[in-house]
Amino acid sequence: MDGAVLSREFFDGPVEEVAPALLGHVISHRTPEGEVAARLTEVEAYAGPLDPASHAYRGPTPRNEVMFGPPGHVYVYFTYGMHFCMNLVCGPDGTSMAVLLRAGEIIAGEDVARARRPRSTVRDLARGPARLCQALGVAREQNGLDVCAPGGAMTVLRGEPADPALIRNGPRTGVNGAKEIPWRFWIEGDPTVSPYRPHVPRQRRKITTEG
DNA sequence: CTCTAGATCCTCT
DNA sequence: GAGGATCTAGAGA
Repeated sequence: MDGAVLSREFFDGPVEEVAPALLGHVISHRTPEGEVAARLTEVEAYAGPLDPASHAYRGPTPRNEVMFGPPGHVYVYFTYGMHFCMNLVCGPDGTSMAVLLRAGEIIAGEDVARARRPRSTVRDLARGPARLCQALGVAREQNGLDVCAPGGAMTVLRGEPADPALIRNGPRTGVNGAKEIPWRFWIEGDPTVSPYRPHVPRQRRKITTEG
């Protein structure tokens, strides 16, 4: 990596075009523990108000307000009571499109990432959206960070763009609505792409005590 | 590899 | 109150 940061214009476009274009580029996060960088191998696009699967579908809330701001910022959210996931906001200020970063290959700071995920194999360090956040040390405090500022704590660096012939797309993972929108993009054959798991609503541990 | 289940709390209705 | 853009461990094949 030579430290070239992707421009804000890169993110200021239709999310379904920005998402596959991100494959092969590098997300990097610097903390006091060190810097960790991951080459993106799998992403998902979310289209805002038109997309029932998007957090922005029902309009702005305190949680999703970053999605409605300018492109090139990070939207971090907390889910399942214990995990964080990160998105890169796309499209003009006022729209609410974003790309969920689902998986990557750790290419720098592997020692720091392994310290954060001691039970993980190297392959699994960032193989999944919550794993990626954990490996990079991303949590609530990083919500809203600008990734287009050279020298910033979190940046997206220009890498080797994925070979277009190897880019695949299919249904998004873990979502209930809009399954027909095939906006999960990944690099075919890359071992760090996460396994596809269809969504199954969790059963709440027994509701009725019957009587 | 597959399947099952538990963890755990924030957010919006 | 219900359920979630998930992960891990354990059992079985």
